[in-house]
Amino acid sequence: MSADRKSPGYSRSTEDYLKAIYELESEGGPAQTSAIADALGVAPPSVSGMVKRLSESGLLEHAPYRGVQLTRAGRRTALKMVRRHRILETYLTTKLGYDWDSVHDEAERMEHAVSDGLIERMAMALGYPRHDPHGAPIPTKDGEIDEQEALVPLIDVPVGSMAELRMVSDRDPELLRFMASLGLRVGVAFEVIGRQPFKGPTAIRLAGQHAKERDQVIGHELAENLSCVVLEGAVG
Amino acid sequence: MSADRKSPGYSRSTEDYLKAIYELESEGGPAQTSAIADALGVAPPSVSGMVKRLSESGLLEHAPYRGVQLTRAGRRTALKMVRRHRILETYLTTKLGYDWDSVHDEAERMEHAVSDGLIERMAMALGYPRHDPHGAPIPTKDGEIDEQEALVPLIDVPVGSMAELRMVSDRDPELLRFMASLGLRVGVAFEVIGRQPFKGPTAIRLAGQHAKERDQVIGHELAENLSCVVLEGAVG
DNA sequence: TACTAAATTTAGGCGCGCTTAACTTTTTAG
DNA sequence: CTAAAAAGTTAAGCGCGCCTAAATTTAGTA
Ligand SMILES: [Mn+2]
Ligand SMILES: [Mn+2]
Ligand SMILES: [Mn+2]
Ligand SMILES: [Mn+2]
Repeated sequence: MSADRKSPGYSRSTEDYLKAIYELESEGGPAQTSAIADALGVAPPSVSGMVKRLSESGLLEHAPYRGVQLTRAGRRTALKMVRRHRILETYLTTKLGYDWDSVHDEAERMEHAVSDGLIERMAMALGYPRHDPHGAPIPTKDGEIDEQEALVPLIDVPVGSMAELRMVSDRDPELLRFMASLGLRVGVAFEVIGRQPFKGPTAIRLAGQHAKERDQVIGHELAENLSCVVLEGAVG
Repeated sequence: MSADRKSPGYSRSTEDYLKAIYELESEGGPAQTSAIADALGVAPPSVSGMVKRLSESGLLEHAPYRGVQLTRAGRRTALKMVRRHRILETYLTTKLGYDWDSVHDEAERMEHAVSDGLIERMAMALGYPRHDPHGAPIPTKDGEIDEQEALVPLIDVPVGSMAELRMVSDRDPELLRFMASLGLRVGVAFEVIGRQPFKGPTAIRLAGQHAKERDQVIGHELAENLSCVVLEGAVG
């Protein structure tokens, strides 16, 4: 019963840098300075400075002018923050009536203020959920995270296929509100019934819906953000 | 629907200073530098420096060498923090199974990270409680706080009186755990059946308890911390 | 290969919130 | 009333995390 001190007790900035770097790394290759700056809304020199401190603390390794990679310790902390963030988002929507478009900002602040114990109590109250409200997998307490089965952005799902919406970015509340207004939620199944070229819209038909809301036209930018699993069939 | 930005967005330190000063002021007179330093666990010169910044921001007034007083704006923010702290403590005990001795530290950090909206959702989920788990009154959203009816520390409750425990400091987890082990909770009624002089213990008899746990002997320091209301009777 | 554009790092600086050491003011005791 | 003790402030300095401007490195193109 002693693992509950906020361990070394990193600052909010440190935790956010590690989490952002983790997410950038999981898109392949080392995280670059400007991408980190972009993700955190700071200027590139701020990142250079912070990267120096973090690598001196052994949380990441820096190949100058090339990018940055988390060490084992850095990844451990990053995954802890990802778990916190996603448990918090799930708790707020499930237990306190938040909409899925408004939980991100709240979680972004709270993740740095709560104890391990509170996160575990929330997880228990939720029945140890595997996914957050946007479909993202929740790492376990020990830092294990489900490999995503091959998810495909809606723009790449072939016309004629059946697919299911599995995940969407939680970063744009406007987009999430719009999705909700279309009846698009994680878990919904649909058929891709058409797509126009030149970044045109994708047309889908939702499974098990009333006639009025069954067919939807999804713009290109939105379709890029919808991660789906293809269920069957394909047309070249 | 626009009053939800964390208003001017004060820092954690600022919010803790204002809250501590509010609590010191409510014990009468202006808050003194060393008392503030003591409450926050910082050195006195740190307080001098912070007091300068806070008075330049219009949150308090400083009479050099005399002490500080909250302005209207300072008091408003302080009461907001007190509300947050007490709602959080109540939520954690009621909804997440925390014991009353472990909520303070968690609330002390979370109070700076949550939004107004989350506090109101918690308050609603709790049915707008008037008191926190330690018996302290919870200010309303508009900053109204119940005047405490005259509370008396147990050491001043006359032998022979009936009294009820109404409030206890939330700052010492050890003390709270010990109280729980004696069956002493907010709301419990008892008769004062004896008291020894020279800072000796006070003996009480709890109402409606089984024989074995009915009579308790309370040491002087603990008795100082128990705020009671006297119900009837008095013996010089 | 040579030059340019883009990305990154270095230099210099700022506010916050904290420290210790030294100095000043106020309070208390004799 | 005066001298010592206590309380408070000022001075100097530090790490964090951010900024802009300037220098450097890398990548891309003619
Ligand atoms: Mn999120
Ligand atoms: Mn965050
Ligand atoms: Mn408390
Ligand atoms: Mn606090």
